[in-house]
Amino acid sequence: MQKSLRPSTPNMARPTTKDLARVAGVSRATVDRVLNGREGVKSETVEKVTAAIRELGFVRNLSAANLAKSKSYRFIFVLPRSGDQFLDEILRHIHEAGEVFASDMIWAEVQPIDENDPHQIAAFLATLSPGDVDGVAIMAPETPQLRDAMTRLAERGVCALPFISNQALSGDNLVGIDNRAAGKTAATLMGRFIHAPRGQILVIAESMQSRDSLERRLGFDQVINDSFSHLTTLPSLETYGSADRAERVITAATQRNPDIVGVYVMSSEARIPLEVLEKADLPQQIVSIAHERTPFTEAALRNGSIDALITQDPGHLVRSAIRRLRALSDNLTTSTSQEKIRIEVLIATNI
Amino acid sequence: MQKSLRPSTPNMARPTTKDLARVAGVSRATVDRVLNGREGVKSETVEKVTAAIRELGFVRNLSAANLAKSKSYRFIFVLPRSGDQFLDEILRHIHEAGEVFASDMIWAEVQPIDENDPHQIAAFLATLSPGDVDGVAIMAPETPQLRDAMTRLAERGVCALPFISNQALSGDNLVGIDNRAAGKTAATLMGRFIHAPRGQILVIAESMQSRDSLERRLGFDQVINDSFSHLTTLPSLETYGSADRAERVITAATQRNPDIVGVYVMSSEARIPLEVLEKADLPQQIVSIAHERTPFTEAALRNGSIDALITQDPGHLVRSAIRRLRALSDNLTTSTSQEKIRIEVLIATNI
DNA sequence: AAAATTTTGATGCACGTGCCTCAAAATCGT
DNA sequence: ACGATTTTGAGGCACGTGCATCAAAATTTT
Repeated sequence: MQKSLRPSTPNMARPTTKDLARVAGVSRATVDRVLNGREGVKSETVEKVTAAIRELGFVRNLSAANLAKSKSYRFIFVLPRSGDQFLDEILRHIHEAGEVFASDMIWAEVQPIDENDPHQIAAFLATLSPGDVDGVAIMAPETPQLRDAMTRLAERGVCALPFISNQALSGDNLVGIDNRAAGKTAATLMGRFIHAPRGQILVIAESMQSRDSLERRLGFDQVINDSFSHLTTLPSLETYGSADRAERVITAATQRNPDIVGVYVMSSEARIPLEVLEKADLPQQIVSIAHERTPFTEAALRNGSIDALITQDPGHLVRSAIRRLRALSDNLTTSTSQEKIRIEVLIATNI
Repeated sequence: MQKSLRPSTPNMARPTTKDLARVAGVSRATVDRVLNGREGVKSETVEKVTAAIRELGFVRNLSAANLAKSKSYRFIFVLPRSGDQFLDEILRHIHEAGEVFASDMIWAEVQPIDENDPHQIAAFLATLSPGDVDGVAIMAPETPQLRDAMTRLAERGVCALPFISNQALSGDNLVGIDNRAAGKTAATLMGRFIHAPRGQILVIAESMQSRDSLERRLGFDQVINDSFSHLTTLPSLETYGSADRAERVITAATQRNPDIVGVYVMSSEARIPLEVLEKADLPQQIVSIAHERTPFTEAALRNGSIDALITQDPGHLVRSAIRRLRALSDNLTTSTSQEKIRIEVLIATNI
């Protein structure tokens, strides 16, 4: 096996297009035509050049290329306005990442949108052209309009990347986690953490209209039913982001079901339901699992009112999206499988 | 709060050193002297230039700078020879990452060493000079010799980065996880997964001489003692990488202790101990937790013979180390807190 | 064979920065 | 006021690639 990843001779300088031209026996102009896929080159000649590329192990110097094109990357994160704590973290990391990536000529900015207005999103995407923007990371529910708009964007040469949420795993291009697997993970921990011989599990979501919640619920139920049949899952309670409604539905549910042994909060904003549950005096040894790391959930994990968190790291998400967009921009197909976002399990000891 | 991370005017080109010179009212030569910290510039003038930098929000174009210097990064991973599956994964990812980073003028190579010979390591490090190498990621036990060698490397201008293993978290520069926290996490899962009213936990390591194992054991015991006092931990069994010895000590331990309800395999090579345990007919509902994701542990997780894995992602480790080395090389202090390696918890549903 | 067309070569500028040289200007010490 | 020294300016080449132009050569069509 090859240990070294540089040219075999230690101090051999990296081959340039000039070397390519020499070895292939053509001019630098022709090398340029081949490298950048321009028309009007005999297939024979193309073959000579590609052979030289292989022979020398030529890799285009991206810095020089970008400099020559005075190319800079401009990426837009299209995010929902609604400012929950998880989104705040995402925003913060976009800001921070921006500073780091600036010296690589990468600009990242944020476009807030109303995630429930597909037309508005589509309209915004329609305004983008390759001149302005090199790539877009979109966090919004998958709708036909959005899918169309993204396809047309791609046709116009602007990369579009599903980001975090609510998108089918189209072409495994998504930067985010598999929510079904996340739900399964939550269920496995729930099942194994609960020592009671039987009982019920409360499931709370912001809204079951979101694909995230649906998939998490699906995975959660599957594992509970298959592997922990002594437990039953209650119907999802929806808070719609309202503290009042949350209080109403949750207290109603807790009174209706005296045997609750676990709580699973699926929405990324766990504060409201957990504060309500705090007030309702449930048995102490109830197991509760929530999603996403926010100042609130982190504190809750530390003080023991949450037993586990299923999370995705906001910083990784942001940086990964930016790198992916850059790779897409450069047509680097290599790094497809790279940078997979992991479903993280946080407990009090590894926060 | 600032949403946009590019200059306020949309299509404003990025300021160059020429712009700096104009705004500061000095020549480009002087700007160059300031930017690169050369001698012989009046402090007054320096102030004028830095003011202009702030005013324009100037960020040095790294691509252009590297091109001008025809700088390429050469990084060396100093790794133990002993080829367990985890190390194989690391090697594979170094290889893969190499291809991706090549277009950024980054070369990564591997130097195998005998991890138990501090003099050999120190001797190797002493041969490196800034001309040859820009940075080294070192996976080896922390010894006075090694620490000295690393300090001297840094003095000569070669960045040195503790990698994964066996190093105190010096200046939080380590690329790797906090092994104490990893042990705590294992213990928490172990404690909560075990439903038996009491019992003993088998702890297996390759060698307790390694700092990794010591720290994991420390964290593990702490949590078991503090939070799960109905469980007791047995003394660490050491396999020294030998299947024979593993079989001997493990069977002896299982016969001596009939109440084993859990197994914690601390070493990164879990295959040998787990195969031995497979043969010993222990009660089926025993909970077993191991470290690191390898083809073997992954399969074991899937078929249920392992209940949880505490891991660190090899790909992230490698890429993170490379990026850190690059940042160190460029004196980018910004990204210090970035790229923290997470303690991952893998169960059958989120592999 | 001549004309039309395709394919290739030669050459040069540009990108933004690092680094060099040499002279000009400013400042200092006496 | 003089020379010595420090500080600054002006200018140019280099890095590797993209892109453009125009002419030369090779190939095809008529």
